[in-house]
Amino acid sequence: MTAQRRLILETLENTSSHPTAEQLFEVVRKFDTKIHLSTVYRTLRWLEQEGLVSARRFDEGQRQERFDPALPSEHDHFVCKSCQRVIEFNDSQKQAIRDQFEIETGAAVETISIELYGLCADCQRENLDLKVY
Amino acid sequence: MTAQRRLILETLENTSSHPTAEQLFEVVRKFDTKIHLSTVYRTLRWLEQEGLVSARRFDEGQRQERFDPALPSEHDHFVCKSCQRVIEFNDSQKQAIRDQFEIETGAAVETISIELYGLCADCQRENLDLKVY
DNA sequence: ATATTATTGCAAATGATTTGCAATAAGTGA
DNA sequence: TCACTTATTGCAAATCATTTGCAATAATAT
Repeated sequence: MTAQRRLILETLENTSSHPTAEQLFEVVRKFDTKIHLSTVYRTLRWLEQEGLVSARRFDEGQRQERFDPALPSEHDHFVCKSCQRVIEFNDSQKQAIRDQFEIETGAAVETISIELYGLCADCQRENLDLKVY
Repeated sequence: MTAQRRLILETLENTSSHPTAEQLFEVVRKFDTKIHLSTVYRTLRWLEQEGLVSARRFDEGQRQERFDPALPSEHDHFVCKSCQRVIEFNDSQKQAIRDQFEIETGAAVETISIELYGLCADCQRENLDLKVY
């Protein structure tokens, strides 16, 4: 465990919104001016292998991967199209979806991911405000 | 509508498995030896804007986008981790998932995507065969 | 403290996708 | 049908996200 790794992991843990490697880099470089983007990537990949971080690529707009401290269990994501924030939730019907698909097709499902896209409550309000003036 | 565009669209329509731009390119170049990969990309983007094609980036392994003739309605995907094949299906509980999330958070959900990852029936059999001898 | 091993910073490589531009092909009106 | 305006192509080079090789540096074990 080096200072850089500690810094990156801590920063990620204190960041609520599934940052990209670059966003994370912009934050950590404030504390360690010499740190390099490739160190951020390398550390994230390492944390991923250790099971401490998970990387995902959402389907709207940006093509960068987004990183997030891995939760113990599978969970679902809502991505706001306007502010890009991610809200995690846990849908209770996942098991049923999986079972039904397995029965119908004979496949063996290993993971299931539900992603919602739209406007979060805040951005909806904001859009409204903009229209009002 | 040029010959190239027609060829690309037709090929995509006759392709069952959500090809990447490059895979599509490998097929179309057999019929038009001069065609360039950038034409494939440009045509796919154009078709996408016209609503005839949809592009998605799945979460396992490959980082390329995969293209598929747009179906009229939202549908769900199973991606086989071994052969990369995509099986489309339509889960009936999507509306319920969306409603529940909207009520809980106040967000306005626009799209919802369910993705399953695992081994398709064929690849499961194949894995078994390999283990047996 | 020194030797061994792992990690960093940097630059350059890679892979996917996009873009500028001159050459070519489509579509249009006389 | 022919000249003309506009759109599309092929190609090369640019861009963007991510990875890698390598020499310098920092950690860890002896």
